[in-house]
Amino acid sequence: MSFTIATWNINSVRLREGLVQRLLKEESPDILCLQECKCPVEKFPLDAFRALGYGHFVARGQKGYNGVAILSRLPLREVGAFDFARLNHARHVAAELENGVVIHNFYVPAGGDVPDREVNEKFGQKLDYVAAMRDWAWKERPRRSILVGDLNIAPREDDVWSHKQLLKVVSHTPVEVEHLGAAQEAGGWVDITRQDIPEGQLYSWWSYRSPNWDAADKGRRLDHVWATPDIASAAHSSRILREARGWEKPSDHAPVFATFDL
DNA sequence: ATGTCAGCTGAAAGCTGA
Repeated sequence: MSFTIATWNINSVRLREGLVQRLLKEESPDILCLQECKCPVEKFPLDAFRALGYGHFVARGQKGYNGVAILSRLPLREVGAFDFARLNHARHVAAELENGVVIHNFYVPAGGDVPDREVNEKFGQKLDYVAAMRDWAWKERPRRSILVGDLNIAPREDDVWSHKQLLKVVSHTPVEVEHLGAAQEAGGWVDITRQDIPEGQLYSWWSYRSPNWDAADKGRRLDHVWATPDIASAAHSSRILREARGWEKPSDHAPVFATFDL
């Protein structure tokens, strides 16, 4: 079988229900993983998505902040949710497809403004969260698994508009990149987007504060699709739907896609 | 430091988080 998975930080699923519908209609991924839904699960606007054929749903939500969900046209079975770093935040949910592939949907903490855990507790929580991802992967040794989400770290020099200018900006600091690399290595995770698009600048997020985001193009690749080595070679056709950043009342993130033939 | 969004509170405009 073949299926396409997409990941998108939606920045309020209730406010952007229409944009999600548009993505489902125009791109029809089999599975859509959302982050920053910003609502409790019982307030998630499911009806329109069901009507478009997305009848399967797992989620974790909370009022106002965070929140992750997996919408799917393929049957799913929830296989749990982590509370890494014991933040009591809705930042992860996992589901298994009928073929045994497990999908992990993550929303890693943004980490605040100052990249120093001594003065900024949020930065410490971010590092602790990613360290917990590493420890889990090391212990669990995941197989036939896909990990997607807003990891809030742009690891490579060509994942940001200016490596030099972002070295001290949260999302691209060496200590964050190191932590993410350790988590990736611990699970043997293959960066599918970069497997498919190895060269060149690649971004999935452009700040709302940049007035002319498209022309200025000061982006970062914060959203990722990873897979375990046993299924990584089945992946292809990765892409970032940059045009969605230009839709009416957009999210500041663009959806990232990959297709797996399994 | 700036810039722009979204949600919450408590009933408007200010705060927090991104």
